[in-house]
Amino acid sequence: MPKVGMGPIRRKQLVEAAIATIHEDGFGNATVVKIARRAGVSSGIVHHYFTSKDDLLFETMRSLMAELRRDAVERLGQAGNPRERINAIIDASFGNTQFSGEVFSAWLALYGNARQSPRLRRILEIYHRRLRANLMHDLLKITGRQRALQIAEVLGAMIDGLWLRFALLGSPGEPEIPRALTRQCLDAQLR
Amino acid sequence: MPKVGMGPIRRKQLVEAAIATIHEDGFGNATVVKIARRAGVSSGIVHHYFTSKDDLLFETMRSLMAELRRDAVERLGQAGNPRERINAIIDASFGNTQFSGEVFSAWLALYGNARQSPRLRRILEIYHRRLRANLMHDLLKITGRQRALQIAEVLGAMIDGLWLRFALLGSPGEPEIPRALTRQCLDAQLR
DNA sequence: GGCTTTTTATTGGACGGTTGACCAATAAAA
DNA sequence: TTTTATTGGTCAACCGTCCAATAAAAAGCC
Repeated sequence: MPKVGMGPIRRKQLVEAAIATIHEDGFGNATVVKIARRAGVSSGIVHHYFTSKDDLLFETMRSLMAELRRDAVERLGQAGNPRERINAIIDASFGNTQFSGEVFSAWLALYGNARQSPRLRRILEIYHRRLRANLMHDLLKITGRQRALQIAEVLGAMIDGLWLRFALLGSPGEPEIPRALTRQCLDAQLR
Repeated sequence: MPKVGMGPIRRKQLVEAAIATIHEDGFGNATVVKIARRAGVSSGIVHHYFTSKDDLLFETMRSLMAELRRDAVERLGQAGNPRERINAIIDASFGNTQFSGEVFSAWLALYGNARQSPRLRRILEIYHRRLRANLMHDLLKITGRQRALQIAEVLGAMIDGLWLRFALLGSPGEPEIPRALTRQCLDAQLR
């Protein structure tokens, strides 16, 4: 069965299994054995492709942000004017890839551990910096610098806050609701 | 040394020690021994005043919401008109008792574990219900029902989102910044 | 008010169970 | 034959829980 070049495949399997296990058992109860079993491999494989359990969990969290970024880049590529681009960012933040129970649980686990881990905190810093930079890039074409900075702050908080509420209270399906609320908030700010 | 009626004192000590330990070592690394040592008592005392470690952690989380509520009730008591009352809710959400690293870490730990624990999720449901009810009570005196519902949703998300960003990225001191942003957002909505 | 008895608070260690890390053995592909 | 992938079990460390022992205060008693 062993073939050459299994690294990327196994790593992806394990990251996905980690997300699923965190969702089901919680971050604290996600053991190496459980993750490996869910991925359909032996427990020893984890330390063959990751230096430690912490390393696997770190890569798992990093993959969350990578997926969000992929979605945002794709939507931005199809957008035209600044207003469309801002809507693209909003839509991606509540994108279908981000709106599932497993992703909710994993992001929340990241939030819950970021303060005690510089590596995890770094992931969130990069996420926030990117979101702000993306919003500013287009807001500056619509309004002045001072106003743009303020609106970027408000929009960023709206996105994070709505996302947090959906993630915590677990409305499962409808990403269009927070999207509409965020757009409405943007309209109110630009008036 | 043992005196009668130590229950409430020890419980409070242990809850505070739990918050401090979660802040320093993370939720996953907060062991019974560490918490007890920080509280200055033996490890056995934990199971004398709490039925289990989970029970202590649950009470710890509950105390977070209790303190927030105390602050809000006090500020609301001093407020006059509806607009002042809404400002009181905003101020309490970013109140001084809530704006410390230890409280940040503990709330984030609550977020990170609520999805896998019905009891913890309950705490957050109550928090959200109260916040919405408080906001609606005063918004209905300012605007119509449909509009009030929408603004309550927006304000709630703004509060949670701004709080989350401060908690995660760790600006320590200045609660006046998110307060002003939330008020500005309310102004924009009411225009 | 002294003295004993009961109750309450507290300690620190023992125990069973679990975990992450590690490794020798195996097997398939190169 | 060498390299790479994989297994499954071992092991030391740690954790939550439980418990017997201790000590101090409160209550009962004459």
